[in-house]
Amino acid sequence: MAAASEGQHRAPVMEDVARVAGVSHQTVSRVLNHNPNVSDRTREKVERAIAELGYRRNTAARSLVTRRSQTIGVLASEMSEYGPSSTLLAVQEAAREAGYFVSIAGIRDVSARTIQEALRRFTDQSVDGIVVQVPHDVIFETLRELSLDVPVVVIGAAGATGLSGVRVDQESGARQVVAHLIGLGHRTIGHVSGPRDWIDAKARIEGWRGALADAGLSDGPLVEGDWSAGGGYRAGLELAANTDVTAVFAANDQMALGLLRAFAESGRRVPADISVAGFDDVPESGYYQPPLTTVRQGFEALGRRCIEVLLAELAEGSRGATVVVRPELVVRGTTAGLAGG
Amino acid sequence: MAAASEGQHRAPVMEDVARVAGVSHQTVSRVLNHNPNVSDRTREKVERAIAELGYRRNTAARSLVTRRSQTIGVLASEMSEYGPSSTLLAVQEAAREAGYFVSIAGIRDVSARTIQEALRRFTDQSVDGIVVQVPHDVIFETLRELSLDVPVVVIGAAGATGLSGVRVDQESGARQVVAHLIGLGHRTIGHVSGPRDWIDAKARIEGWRGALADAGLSDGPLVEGDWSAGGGYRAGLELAANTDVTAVFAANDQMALGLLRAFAESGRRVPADISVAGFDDVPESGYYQPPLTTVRQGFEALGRRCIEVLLAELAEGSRGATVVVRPELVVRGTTAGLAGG
DNA sequence: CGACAACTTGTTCGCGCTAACATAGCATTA
DNA sequence: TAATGCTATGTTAGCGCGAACAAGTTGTCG
Repeated sequence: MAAASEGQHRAPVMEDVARVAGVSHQTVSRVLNHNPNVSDRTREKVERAIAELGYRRNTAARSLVTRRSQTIGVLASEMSEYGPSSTLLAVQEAAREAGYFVSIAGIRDVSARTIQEALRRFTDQSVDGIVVQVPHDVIFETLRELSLDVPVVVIGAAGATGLSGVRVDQESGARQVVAHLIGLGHRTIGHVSGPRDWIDAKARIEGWRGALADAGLSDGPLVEGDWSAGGGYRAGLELAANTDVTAVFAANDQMALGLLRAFAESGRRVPADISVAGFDDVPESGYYQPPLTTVRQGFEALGRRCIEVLLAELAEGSRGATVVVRPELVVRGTTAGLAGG
Repeated sequence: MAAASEGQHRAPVMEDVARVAGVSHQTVSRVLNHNPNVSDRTREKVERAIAELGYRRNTAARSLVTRRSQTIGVLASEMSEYGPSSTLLAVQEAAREAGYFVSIAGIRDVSARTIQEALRRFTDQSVDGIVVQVPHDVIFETLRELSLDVPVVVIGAAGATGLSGVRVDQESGARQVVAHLIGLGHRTIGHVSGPRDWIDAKARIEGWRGALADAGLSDGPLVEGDWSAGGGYRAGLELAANTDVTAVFAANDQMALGLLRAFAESGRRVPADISVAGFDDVPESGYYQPPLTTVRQGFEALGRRCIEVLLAELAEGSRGATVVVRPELVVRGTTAGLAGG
């Protein structure tokens, strides 16, 4: 009854449980590990003793002997951005539900050195598996030359590393937006991309190009942004000067917000004069002025699938699985046919 | 040279290093633990052997005997919001720099049960210290009745728990905004608050009330929002109907965004007819239309101070420290004196 | 009834490391 | 010179657990 071990300072160990239950410590271990060869009577006695003492198994001792830490390492850059942090939330939650601890390493500047450092800490910690969410070019070779001896799942860079991965089909998302714009009658569709060393930035450029090519249209102007609203604003001022451009696809919502402001200041009405579309569907985008047409990525689904893949590798030793989540176009108020026809 | 242990499958252990260096494994341990009683010659030999074998100390064995895990547990709700995730980034970075692993538990729904579950996992993991970032009322009693036996630092709820804490002075931030609005000549200043069970929401309400009282003004209308742009929008429609209100302080930037849209739709010009201020200074807020006047919280500083406090407790056993970070008013385009005087 | 299998439980060992103690070597002092 | 202290190193034990093996118990079948 009540929390035992009140006065004493040593947490109960397996041997203490064994004594109370009148069995050997190994039997306690068997109960804890759900070994089938324990009689119901014994199991109950042990469980009662565990409850009575408030016993909790020592993780360090357990991992020393099993050589597994019940820990998954998560390496992330941009962990305070909306998309990545949403995915992280799901990853971490799914891992915890599966009984794993989650060790996190968020890196601010992405380089081979910082990535390696973080991964080495994970091996020091002898994590059972690793999730990598670093949507930069540099991740490819860095991971390839590292050859970790635990399962690794890469978010956002599936396939190319030879490792397992999950990703949102960015190109498909971009194609959907651009096709939508083309369907509205736009013929010169600009793009404000993310920095070229980002994997997602490149995929969205490809999608934009692909959709235009499919429709027999030539590329509109491409301005490289920096994912920020400020970058979008500057790109917008530049694009506003070019009156041929009647639609702009921004590679994320923040840049789209910047575009909206730039166009407002330049006297180009959205969507009457020019259409704008974003990417990500951040929660605020429905309240931009006008509400933003954008692409919803399944961040939540992505994170959960990521852990599913990792758990499968942990359990079965399967490797190289690739999961692709399809994003969804969300049409709101920033896209329309041209006012004057 | 190069990475040794190529063909063999067992990672080198201390004994292997000892053999190569021609010393006992204990001497290797002493070198690793910077014990001063090791001669320079021996130290060098050992370090060479460590480098040659690529030896890395086994964390599990180490924590089994030291009873410390070199791990800090971080419990967070809202880990995908801008502010909390920025703080988390800093917390995690500072902890890692201090040589700690960071175990994260992000909870989606905040309740005594989920908090306790997460904290129990931390004790299972025998973390050396805990950081709690759960800005809800429920955290107070939950922590009080739990009495963990490791240092705990609470973010955003300093003082009240008897535990150490760091926080941004929310009330001061709110007072600064409201004083700014009063200075511009506003006399009826409304507030769109966060949900009442959030600590920050209450503090900002207090600040708003306090600044009004100091100026001899009575409270303007108070509408409870939900932190979201949609909530701000709905509150804005309600407030727009009341033409006495010439300024509104929103408890965060997302709600301010919603206000902006609601006022635009209601034909109330910002800032000519009505001023709007937010709180947080999210990166996009400078590109809202108009750019948002808001309060910048030192999320980064907060996170780093949090770990400083925790490390101090770990080192010296000091307890109950409270650090308060002062926020800063950022005046942009949504606040002004009234057009008509 | 005896031999054998299947189930249940106990005993021993070692995972890799640090703490505590033991020991050897050397310098210092009365 | 012997006693004393200090430094550098080695030896041993044990942290708490699970794997491997040993042993006891029950049931089954010829």
